[in-house]
Amino acid sequence: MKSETRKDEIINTAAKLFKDKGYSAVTMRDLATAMGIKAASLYNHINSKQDILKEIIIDIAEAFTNGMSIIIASEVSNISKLKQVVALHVNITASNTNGMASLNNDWMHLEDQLDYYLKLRNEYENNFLKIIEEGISTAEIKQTNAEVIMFSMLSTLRSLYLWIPKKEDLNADDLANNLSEVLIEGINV
Amino acid sequence: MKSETRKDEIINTAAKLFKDKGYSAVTMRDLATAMGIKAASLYNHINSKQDILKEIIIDIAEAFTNGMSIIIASEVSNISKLKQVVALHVNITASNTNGMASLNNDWMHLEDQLDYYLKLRNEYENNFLKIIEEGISTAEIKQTNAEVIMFSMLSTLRSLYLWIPKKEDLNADDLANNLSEVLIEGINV
DNA sequence: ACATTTAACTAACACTTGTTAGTTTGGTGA
DNA sequence: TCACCAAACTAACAAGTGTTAGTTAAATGT
Repeated sequence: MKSETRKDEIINTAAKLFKDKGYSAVTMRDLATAMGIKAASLYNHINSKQDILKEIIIDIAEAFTNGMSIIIASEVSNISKLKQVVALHVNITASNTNGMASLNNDWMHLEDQLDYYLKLRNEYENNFLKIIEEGISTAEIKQTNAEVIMFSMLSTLRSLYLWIPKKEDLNADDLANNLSEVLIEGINV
Repeated sequence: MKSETRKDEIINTAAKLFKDKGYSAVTMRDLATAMGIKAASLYNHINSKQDILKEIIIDIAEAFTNGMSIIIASEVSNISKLKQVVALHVNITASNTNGMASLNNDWMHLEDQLDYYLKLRNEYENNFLKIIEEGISTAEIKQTNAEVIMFSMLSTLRSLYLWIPKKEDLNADDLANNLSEVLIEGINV
């Protein structure tokens, strides 16, 4: 149970500010004020503004990649896999709503790590699509455009960061079940 | 068929740039370069950077408000109303993808018009929710959490701006029908 | 008691930001 | 031909940007 380092505090505070105004509109002086220190002092803990963004986004992106590879490998129905994907999004988002805002809205401001991020995202979406396509071919899922289904599900799941903080009495399992019902049982045969 | 004014060209070019990098990350010099002129020349046509954002967003927001009030007033089933809402989003988004990006991602950078925008958005969401709740009470829609349904639908519809440009051979009616099927027939009893 | 570490500070830098003022250019209607 | 006008230009501004250098003060480990 290692306690939060000063660097972590800065990154978490930054994520909160980035959520409200976006990466570009938050200055190092804004961040310093929110921390109660001067801008120059931030550099005792972090290398650059860019580096903060990288740390916020890449950690989460890798969590999605890892979660997806476990789901892909599991020997269950494709509908079950989709439910696991929903739960994966709910859990990651619930544990880091602010960071999810940056991942969704500020990924294009990654510089060195942009290609890596896009690679992870593409692989994730390909795996997601493959689950749906297999579900269609095994008649678990209605014969509809697989891309439309993925687009619809992913849009909802990517917006969770806006919605979860409003439900202060959140039960992650309940939400995941509720969402799965709305998102999946509709496509169920 | 009034032709596009220079001001319109600037606003449309700005919307394109805002879509890629966000309002805050686009400078007046970026915009000028994209127009092939110098930054100071922009001010012969527009009042301020802020004003460009306002013109992009408020126009679209009012189009949604107007569309919704027509739907609300129509004497059809609630399911039909939801289908009309889907079509409304598809049509507005297809006719102004770039502007929709600003509306979704940069509304918080509105200054004078922020309150007005939020008022329109709240009214819109209240009307949306009311359709769903009435659909549930008349047993047109499954007995589920109305907010979860709205959240899911609205998330998908708000993400259309990312998706529509990728389908170059887009037929708006087909997409609206496809989406309605995925989004609505799932909730249908 | 002393060396080390952590985390803050002040001061300054080179550059970028949105915007204004005043001027020039090329075309259009009288 | 001449006045007009839209639309570009150059030059400059004050404020704000991320970041570096060098210093100080308090806590910690030996």
